Amino acid sequence: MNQKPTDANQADRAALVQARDEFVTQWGAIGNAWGINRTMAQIHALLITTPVPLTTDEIMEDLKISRGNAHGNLRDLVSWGLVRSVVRKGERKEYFEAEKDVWKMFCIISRERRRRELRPAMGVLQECAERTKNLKGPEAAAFNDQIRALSDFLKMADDVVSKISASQQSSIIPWAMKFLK
Amino acid sequence: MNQKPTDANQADRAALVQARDEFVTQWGAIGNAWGINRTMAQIHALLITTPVPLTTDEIMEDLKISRGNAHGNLRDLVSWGLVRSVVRKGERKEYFEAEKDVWKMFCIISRERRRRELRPAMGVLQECAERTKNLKGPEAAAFNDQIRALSDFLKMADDVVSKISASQQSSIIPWAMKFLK
DNA sequence: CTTAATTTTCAGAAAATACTGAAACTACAA
DNA sequence: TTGTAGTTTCAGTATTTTCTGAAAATTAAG
Repeated sequence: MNQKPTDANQADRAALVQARDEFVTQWGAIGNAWGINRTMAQIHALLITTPVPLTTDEIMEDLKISRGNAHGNLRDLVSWGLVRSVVRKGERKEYFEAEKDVWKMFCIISRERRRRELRPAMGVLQECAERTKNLKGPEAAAFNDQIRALSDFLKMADDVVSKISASQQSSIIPWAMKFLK
Repeated sequence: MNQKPTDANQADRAALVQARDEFVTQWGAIGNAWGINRTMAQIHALLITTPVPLTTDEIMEDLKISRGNAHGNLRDLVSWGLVRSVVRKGERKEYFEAEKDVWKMFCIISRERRRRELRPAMGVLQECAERTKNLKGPEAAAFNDQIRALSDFLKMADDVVSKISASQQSSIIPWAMKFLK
């Protein structure tokens, strides 16, 4: 007479698979809108919602993508630090698992984006400010001021994000919120 | 005998044009790395470092781009609220000028990105959490927890950015920094 | 209404990006 | 050494995004 619960469990398992699929698809679309490779976002979504590490082949099958595609995007995720490869003893296959802690994810992503995107931008501004700081005339002064304002802003943003990520406890943010009216 | 200063001024003007050009080019590349259309970033860079409003034709000439390209990207910038079109009385041509205040730029960009990128993502998570909240089994529970954690995080981020942008004085940030160690 | 200036649209071209699939490579075990 | 399971690379292809240029639409003025 345990037919009912079993049925329910199977129905639930099917519903879960479907929900995960939906999440993976939607997250891919969102990642895309955020300027992130769709497949990379999908693999990430899959890994953060799967209880066990997966192999390249499992990911290929689940997302219906080629080996090269899966491989490359997994490498990128690893290089971001969002995914680790794990090797089980006695097995030759490589498994992949994602960092699931949301706060840690935030720290990783902000550190990497600072390094890959903010820093280069700051460098460009620095260079432009340098090149124009001794030029005469009001236009040159205005240009220099504008560049400097941008530069200062990015520097501050970099600093803020850096400090937030560095503060180990995610609880700092909710706390700081009180001060922001 | 005012030859010297004039020469110097002309040299400076040339250097300024060159510096602005460099800035526009580099900013285009950076925007591109950030997932922003290169031309759009270039037009924006040009407008925030030019003392007077420019016409579509001037932008086309400066950046060596087609009318359609200039037009479309200007419309996009206007729809973001980063650029305004101004009409001079007696003239039929449309001029464009950018918001130059860095703090206001930040507010505009974060408001728009929240609206265009954060909200949709939050909607997807909401939906996924809803669909799985009543499913039985540890896997379903784990999935639901993970989605919920993501959802809560985005909600908080949305809130933080919203409050920061709302606080009119940019001075709040430097002040708040003190508390972040 | 007609003309001329200006803006908008859009089909097709070009460029950039992402993906596939198969071959080459690597590492381990027999 | 040879065979095998698995990983990596990459040339060619497909897809998506961006851009051009010219025609169509709009607007203001005569």
